[in-house]
Amino acid sequence: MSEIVKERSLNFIEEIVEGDLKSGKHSGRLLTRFPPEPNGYLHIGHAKSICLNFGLAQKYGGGTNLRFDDTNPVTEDTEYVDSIKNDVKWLGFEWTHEMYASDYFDQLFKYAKKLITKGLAYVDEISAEEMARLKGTPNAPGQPSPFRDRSVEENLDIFEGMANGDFAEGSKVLRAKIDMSSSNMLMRDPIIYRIKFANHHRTGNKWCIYPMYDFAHGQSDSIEGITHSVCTLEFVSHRELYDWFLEKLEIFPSKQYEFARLNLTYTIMSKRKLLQLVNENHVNGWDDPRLPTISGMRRRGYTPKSIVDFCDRIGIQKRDNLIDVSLLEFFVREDLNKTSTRVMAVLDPIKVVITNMPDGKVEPCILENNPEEVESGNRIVNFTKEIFIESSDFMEEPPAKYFRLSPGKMVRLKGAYIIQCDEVVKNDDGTIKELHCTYVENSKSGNDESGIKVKGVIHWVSATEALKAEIRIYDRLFKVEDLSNEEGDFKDYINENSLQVVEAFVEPSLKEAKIGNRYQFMRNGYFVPDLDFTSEKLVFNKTVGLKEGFKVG
RNA sequence: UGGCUUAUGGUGUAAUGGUAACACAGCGGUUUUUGGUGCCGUUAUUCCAGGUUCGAGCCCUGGUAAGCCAACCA
Repeated sequence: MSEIVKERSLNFIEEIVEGDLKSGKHSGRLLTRFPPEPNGYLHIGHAKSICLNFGLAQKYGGGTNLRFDDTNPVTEDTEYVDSIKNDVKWLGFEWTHEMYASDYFDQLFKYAKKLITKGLAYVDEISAEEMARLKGTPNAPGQPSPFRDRSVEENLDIFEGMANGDFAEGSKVLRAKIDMSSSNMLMRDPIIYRIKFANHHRTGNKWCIYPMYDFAHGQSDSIEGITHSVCTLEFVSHRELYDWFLEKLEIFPSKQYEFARLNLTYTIMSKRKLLQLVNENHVNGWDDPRLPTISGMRRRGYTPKSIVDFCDRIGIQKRDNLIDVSLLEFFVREDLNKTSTRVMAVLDPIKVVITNMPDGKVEPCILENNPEEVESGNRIVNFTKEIFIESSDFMEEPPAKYFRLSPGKMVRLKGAYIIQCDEVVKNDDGTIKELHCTYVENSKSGNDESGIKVKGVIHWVSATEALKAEIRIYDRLFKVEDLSNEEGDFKDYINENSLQVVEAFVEPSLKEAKIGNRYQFMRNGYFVPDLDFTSEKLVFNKTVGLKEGFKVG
């Protein structure tokens, strides 16, 4: 009896690819590309695109180029190039070729002249305002510029002059000559080259004219022989132009397909807005763990696997979507539950004194490193007369079904003994100073002869052996689920309590923690050493909490 | 007063003319020396109106709603 494995259904792009492969288009060749502009850091939305493009190539035996869409020198920088390469690699993907749109500036310049020669492009020199006015609106057709019918020779001559730096920035542009009354605004003689006296991160000062996106992207695809050029939905109306250029230029006909970008609840995915948060110090840099950037998520403790699994699950579609961040959290918990080392840490301590334990006595206890993975072994944690427990694990007047510690009641200390609370010692102001408890000597974990059954098990650390650590706890960056529904400035909705820093006590083994290690602080959540971690100053980030079954209050 | 794109539980994704399913979230139970994990169960879905068909979430027509398009950004 063979097991029936239900084949996962194809998304619409996979269907197109399979169709093309089946029909022998491009002789069965498949080449995709991931084309970031190096003007910001990658975010989880880019991860969706990366997984799609690289995933297609992996699945169907093709390749994927990493191509930097660097046609606007004023916003682009090598810092971004480096971060992007690092993030793609960290996610686990390898590109076929590393390319830059700027590698094609010479070719693109020739293409522009070819268009001019064919009478399909002209130099315009009306003002930007005038050009906008003549463009019309989606409801009204545009009007031709007075410069629309210059001769080929004159256009060629002035365009060369533009490239030579003969004209001021903004004084002239090269436009494609298409149709000023098209219902597609992009076909109303789009600008294809503009003058910018700016230093480019790769070509330096070689050029003072730069192609626009529409005159670079499709041609770059074509030059590289990209078979399937996948982009997001806002480019749907660009497709007509994309096809027009490749057809008029008579070059390899790459095809563009569009899918919906990812939106996540309680955050933003716009590079422009992310840049604003970084520049205006609402967060601490592009890798702030509260940000949905790949570098932020990495610092926060997300694993590549959790991100890839998430992207796989959300699918590829053409409708706008807003995905609940809890789905992302599910995948990171799923991964971390299987792989993270269990340790004990007390984030909000109360002291407990074990009154029937001799001063200075140290009782080694054996704790499992990871119950989900037996081979991970055990470690020793010392139990001492004075310990800390979580303040939420004690209540003087407990509600019903409270399984933790309260006056006269017993709990199990994880991996150690059962204790009973005998006395609550208070400060002058009425707050709790410490708890006096007795431990049941024959109740040690693994060797329990007490016969006592307790419902609650709590974590603890030795007050004499525990280490201090700084713990950074993150909450959602924005107060509202769907920013697109809100009026006004998105920054009005920032959650000002999204970062909480607490001083905690952690078990001594954490002194040896290394960046990249992942821990479960038992009954608390998943934590990782922050980039600021040193063995002198322990700093941990909370990745995500455990699911909570019982909530007090 | 245009063009393009899209509409399936709370969220996301399937079902490719033949019993509307899966995951997350929620709720309940069970196991458990993590109120975690695991396991079991459960609530809830085809935008509207017509039409074609033995049969429509799927095809057709007409509505409605949402998103995108008037940057020398990508």
